[in-house]
This record gives sequence, structure tokens and C-alpha cells, in this order.
Amino acid sequence: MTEGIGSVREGDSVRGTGQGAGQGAGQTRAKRADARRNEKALLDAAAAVFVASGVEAPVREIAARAGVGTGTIYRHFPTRADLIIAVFRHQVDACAEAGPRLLATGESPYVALTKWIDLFVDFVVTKHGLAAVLRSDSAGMDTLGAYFLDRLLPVCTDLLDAAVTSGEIRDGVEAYELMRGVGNLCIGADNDPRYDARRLVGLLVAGLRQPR
Amino acid sequence: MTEGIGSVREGDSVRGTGQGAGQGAGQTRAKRADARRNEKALLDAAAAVFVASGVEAPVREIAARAGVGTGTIYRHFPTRADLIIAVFRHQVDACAEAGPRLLATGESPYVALTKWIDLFVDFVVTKHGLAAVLRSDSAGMDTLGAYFLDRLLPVCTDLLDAAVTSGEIRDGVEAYELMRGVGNLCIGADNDPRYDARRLVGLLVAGLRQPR
Amino acid sequence: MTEGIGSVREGDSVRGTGQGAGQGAGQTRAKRADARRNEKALLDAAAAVFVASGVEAPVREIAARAGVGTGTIYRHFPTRADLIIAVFRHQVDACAEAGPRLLATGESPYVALTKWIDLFVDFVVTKHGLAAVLRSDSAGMDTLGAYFLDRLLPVCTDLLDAAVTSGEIRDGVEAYELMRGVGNLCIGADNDPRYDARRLVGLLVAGLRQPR
Amino acid sequence: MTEGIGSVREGDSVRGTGQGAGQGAGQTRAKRADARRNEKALLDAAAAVFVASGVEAPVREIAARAGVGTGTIYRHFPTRADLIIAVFRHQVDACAEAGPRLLATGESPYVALTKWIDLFVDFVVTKHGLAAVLRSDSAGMDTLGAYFLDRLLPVCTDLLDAAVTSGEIRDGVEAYELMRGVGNLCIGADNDPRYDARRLVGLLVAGLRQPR
DNA sequence: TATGAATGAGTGTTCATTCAT
DNA sequence: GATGAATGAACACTCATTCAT
Repeated sequence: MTEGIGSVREGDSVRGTGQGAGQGAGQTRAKRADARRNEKALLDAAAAVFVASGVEAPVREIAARAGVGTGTIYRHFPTRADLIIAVFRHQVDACAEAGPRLLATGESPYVALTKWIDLFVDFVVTKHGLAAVLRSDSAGMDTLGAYFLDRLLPVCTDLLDAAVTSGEIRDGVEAYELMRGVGNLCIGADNDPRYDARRLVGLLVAGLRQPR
Repeated sequence: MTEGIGSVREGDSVRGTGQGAGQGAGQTRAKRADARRNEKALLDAAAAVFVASGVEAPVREIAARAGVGTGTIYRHFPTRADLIIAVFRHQVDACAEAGPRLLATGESPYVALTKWIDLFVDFVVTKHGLAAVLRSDSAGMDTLGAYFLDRLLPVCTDLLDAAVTSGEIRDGVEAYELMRGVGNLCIGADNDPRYDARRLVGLLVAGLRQPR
Repeated sequence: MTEGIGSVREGDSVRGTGQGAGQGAGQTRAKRADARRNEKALLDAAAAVFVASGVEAPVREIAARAGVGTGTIYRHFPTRADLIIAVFRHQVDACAEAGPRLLATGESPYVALTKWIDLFVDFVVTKHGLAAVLRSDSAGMDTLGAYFLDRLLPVCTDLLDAAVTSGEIRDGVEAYELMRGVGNLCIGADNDPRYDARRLVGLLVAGLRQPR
Repeated sequence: MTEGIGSVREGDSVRGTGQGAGQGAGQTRAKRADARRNEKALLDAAAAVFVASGVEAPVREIAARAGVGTGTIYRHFPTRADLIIAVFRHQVDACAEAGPRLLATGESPYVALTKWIDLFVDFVVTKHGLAAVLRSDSAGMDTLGAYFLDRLLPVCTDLLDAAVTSGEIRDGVEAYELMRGVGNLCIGADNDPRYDARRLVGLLVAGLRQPR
């Protein structure tokens, strides 16, 4: 990511309570502050635990780290996928938004594609086990993959199309497949000093240039 | 694999009990035969279950399928990795042996490398969940990766070196990294019709050709 | 019940806050009105939920339906039994009052008894799970049974005594036992098309007629 | 019950392993003895706990009482209904078998019916909470009711038919309804000194005699 | 040696109840 | 007073692993 987001910002609930302005003394605000503080703690804790023990870490572990009861987690994030999504929401969003920006730079579409994918790899690689869980077929985890895909696929498609149009890369590779492939290459990239996901992704993208 | 290995041959224990000849009628001999038969059944059952439910299938399921008790499995294969290794031993061996053969064909080293990797991909992709478990950091599963690597890395290195020497591919990519990458690309390739691991691996290998 | 009581009237708190008149504009008065309105909503919601999910429905469900917080429920009705009693108070009262009325009709006491019990059965059978909870020995639920009994037992006793006196039924059956029995026969009467509580209760009451 | 069955006999598994004769030294026998001993302990413990805490008592409580792990319970009785059925199997069987016997006595069918129902009441009343759970609509508990019904309904039907044929009782009451009713009357009969289920059931059956 | 019964830690999930706001 | 967020005990259920027979 362009901006190094280490911790999670407040208000990152899955349910985007997009009530932008106005911080009047509305009576409902009171609890909201409390809850929001808690949700923040939860997301931070989850992020930390995800790094330490992977995104499939026991609910209890996350709760303990956040200093809350397990019920609190279920209140805020009914599903594990909800929690994961909330934790990574900003990064995914940032990544999605970076696509058009890169395309508008004036650089060649292929270069934009390359840089965008680097961004994606940076994001995924640093999240222990995220890449793996994106592939997990555990029930409910599909929601997670769906979210990522929904958000990023259109962006990737645009980049890909542009690069095809500019004649820089071959035709015939779907964004879905590419992103899955890149995601897969990121698995296990942390804690393995002999494995550099970025380099391999570089090869993969380089492979796109090959003429038929 | 060149040869379609459907079932597992006898005597495929991890601990190569290489006591080939001699089948006297001593009672110990008899037991030996019994045990070997059992191990055979076990490996066949495990192979079948691995295909059906993945390599992380419950021990009981395998035991049931083999018609033995769970204890028997633990006796023969103390660790799950041991079992997996035993099940796939032949394929890994066949794959390892195919490397030099391909190199000796007279084809260009790059073509040989390509074909060899195709072989590997064919093997891995058809084993439900194998690719994933090769990356799993569950305790003990590292043994599994180690085995695969021990066996295949030298072969891959030779192919890679030859292709570098022949000037067909760029330098600087380790066999370890390449194999891990290819393995990763195979994850989730079954049961996802929109994802073709072979094509992506093709791109990856094509990427190697790029000049620096 | 004779009168179809669908909703609950205001002021039906367990603790009969019998402060009838006077609605000065003092702030405490205002609150009172507020609270009463709230209690009313609560009782209606509870009645609805009891029908839909039984009298053991989660507190949250009732609170949600009433549009109040769970805490509010606990404030008004410290115990679940209190809530149930409040919800059914009117019906129980109506039933209690119907006894003397029936007895005064001029019909034979036995007929009056029969009709009264029919009334009771109608009431209980239509309250999903009420009969069952009347028998539940969950802590605190005894209060509930006690309330029903306190209210209805004297009435039943009178009817019974009259019928004994008139020589229509045998002696020796207590009102307590009879009411418990009738209540029991009502359990599970809804959602079981093959089970008609009224018919069985009819048999039971008919049995009373038998000479010793 | 005729025979006062206090504890549970061995081999009362749900899955009637009806391999009657032959207690040779078959190799499979060995464990069986162990397991059977355990199952016996389990059933006794369950019976005790059912009395103490009802048939919905926590699995752990039963396991603890039996001195086994919870897994053991699940091994023997996958479902709670299985366990309950196993616990009460003998009594249900004995009750079922008593029906024809009573009918063959030479007594009038009505008397036979009365005695049979007394038997049933004796059985149910002494099992704390059994009657209640027979009415529970908790998922899976229907199996339990089904078992009781399957076993006892035919018997009851025969008795009922006979009494109708002999002209002793009125027509038009199904065995299903009658048994449900009797079962219901047994709810809460223990621990309530003022409630005598037998007497009420007597009234119910007496009610059958009434001419239309 | 083989068996498979027993174990029990581990996990997700629900819900009554309390209490800070 | 009202709110509803937080709590955490309670429970069912799974499965890897051990060990008596």
C-alpha cells in the first residue's frame, strides 16, 4: 500500500454506517463512542492475532487479546469473514482505488498493471495466512473471497484490458485467474526467506508479455 | 506422470524396509507378509480418501476405508506427513526420474524444463489439497515439504542450470523458489473451473525467458 | 375467553401501580406516562413473541419487537415469570371472574364446571408453550404457576364443591389436581393435528361423573 | 412394570447386536467386553442423571457420573435420543409385551386396558422429565417420541379395539391421542405431592366408559 | 501386532444478566 | 429511566492420539 497502514482506523465496521457529518450530542452517540472504541480494539487485536496465528485463529484468542468477551466479537462481527473483511477493508479499498490512479499517470498500461499488482502483493504478503484463507473452502470463507474479488476484479480487468489494447500483453488471461494466481503465489511468502513472492509474481506478469 | 499410477505398490513404507528376498515359513515372516498387506491396503485407502476428502481427512475415515483400526495407521505412519509421503512416493519418484530423462532427449533444456514442470503440475493438481498442505505450517507438515524438496530440488536445479547455460532463460531464479511457486499456483485448481493452474504456470515459466 | 383479548391494556404491570387519577404536568408525571407507554409496548410485543416463539423466547427477541432495550424489560419485569404473568393477567382474571358467573346462571353446577374448564382450555391451548412452562421446574417459573393457581384455584374449588354438593360428580378430587391435569393435557396441543386437548379434557371431566 | 427394573442390564445398546449364541474366544470379543462394561456404566449413569436432572441434562454431567469422557458417550449414542431410548428400552419393551398378556388373561378388555395403562403410568411417572421430553419439540427429540409410539401404539390400539368391541368403552378415541394424553398427565407427577397422575389417568380412562 | 474404545482438550456459539453511558 | 454493549458461563460436538485387550 502507498500509505503504510499498520493499525486499523476507527469506525471500520463491516456495516459502513456512512453517516458522515454532524457530531451533535445525539443521545445515541453516547454508546456509539463506547462501542466504537471497543470495535477499534477488536480490529487491532484481530489484526495482531491474524499475523501471529493466522486468520483462522480461535475466537477466544482474539477476544482475550482485545480484552473483551467472546460475545462482543460475535456482536460486532457475526461471521469470521466479517471480521477479516473489516480488518482488511482499508487496504483492499486503497488497493482498489490505486488502480485507476495508476492508469491515469501517463505511464504505459503494462507498467501500471505491474505497479498495481506489486501493491496487491505487498498487501497480501504481509498478512500472515491471508492468501491461504482466500483459498480456503471452509464454509463461510467464500464470503471473504467474494469480497476481495468484488472489489478488486473490476480494477484488475480495466488494467488488463488497457494493457491488451496497448498491445503490451497477450490476450486471453482473465483478471480472475490472474488475481487468483498472484494471490496463490503469495502463500507462505512470509517466514520463508528463500521464497520471494514478488519475484515470482514478476515472472508471471512478465510471462504475459510473451507473444503467442 | 507418464505412467498412470492409480494404486500404490506394496512395501511403500516410509522407512524403506528393504529386506527384499526370502519368504521362509517362519512365523515372523508370516507377520511380515501380513503387515505388508496391511500397509498396502492402508496406502490405497489413504490415496482414495485423499482424493475424496483432501489430505487433511480425519484419520478415522482412512482407517475405516482401509478396514483397519486407527492404531494401525499410527503404527505404520507415526505422522500424517509420513502417510502422505508414502502415498505419493511413487509419483514423486517417477517425477524425479523423469527429469534426467527429459534432459537427455536432445530437446532444448528449456523445453525439457517446461515438460518436466508440466509433469509436476499434473501430479500435484490431481491430488486434492496436496498443494495446499505442502504450504501448511501445521506442525509436522514441514516434513512433507522437505521430502518433496529433497527429492525434486536437485532435478529441478539441473534442468534450470541447463536452461541457463543454453542461454534460454535468465539467471537468478532458484529451483526452490520456482518449485514453491509452481506448487502454490496449483492450490485450489481443482473445483474452480475459472482457474487453470497449467496456464498460469505456463506464464510463469514463460516469464523466465525474458531477458533481464 | 369470552371476550377476545388480542392486545394488552395499559397499566398491566405485575406490581399494580394503582395510582389511578391525576395527570399533573410535573416531570415525574411525564415519566410515568412514558414508562406506562413503554410497558404497554412491552406487553404487546411479549404477547406476540410468545405466540410466535413460545414463552421461552429469548429476551432479546421480545426487546427487539418492542423496540426497547433488554434492560428495560428487566426493569419492568425482573423475572420472566413476571412478564408472563403480566402478559396473561387479563385472561387469567377474565377466567377467574367467569367462574362465579357461570355458577349463577342457573345451569347445573356440573355444566358450569364443564364450561369453565372449556374456557380455561381455550385460553391455555392458544398460548404456545404456556402449558408446558406452567410445568417447567426452571428456577423462578414456579412463581408463574403459583400465580395461576392463586387466582384460579378458589374458583375451581367452588365449582367443584357445587358439583359435588349437587351430587353430579364424585368426591375426592382436589381442584389443584384437576387444574394441573387439565393444564397438562393442553401441552403440545398446538402443532399436533392428531391430538385434541379439548376432547381429552372432556373425557377427564366425564370421568368425574363416574360413581365410585 | 411388573418386574421392578431399577438398573439397566448389559448389552442394551440401541443397535441391537443380536448375535445370540456362541461365546467362543473370538478375537473381537475381547474389546466388546470392555466396551460393554462401559456402556453399562454409561446407561446406569444416564439413568441416574436423568432422574436427578432430567433427560436434558448436560452431556458432561452424564459423562462425569459415568467416569468416562464425553467422547465415549457420543461413540455409544450418537444422539441424545439414542441414549434415552437405550436407557428406557427395557421398560418400553416390557410394557409393550404386557399388553397382549393382559388381554389374554380372560379379564374383560376394559380391565386389561386399565391395567396396561397403569403399567405405562408407573413407568413414565418414575422417570423424571421423561414425559416432558416426550413432548419436547427440540430437534432430534422427535426420534424419541417416535420410538415410544412405534413400540406402544399397536399394543394400545389392540386393547382399545378390544374394549370397544366388547362394548365397554365408547368409540372414537385414537390410541395415539390417548397415549399422548396419559403421557401428558404424567408430567411433573414426581416432586409434586398434591398431584397424583394415577388418579387423573384413572378419571380419563373412566371417562371412556361414558356412553356417547 | 492389530484393534478400536476411551480420552479430553479445543472450538464455535448462544443468551441471560449486568452496568456504564 | 432507558439503552444496548459487554460479559462469560454453559453447552454440544469433533478428532488426534493413546493404550488396554
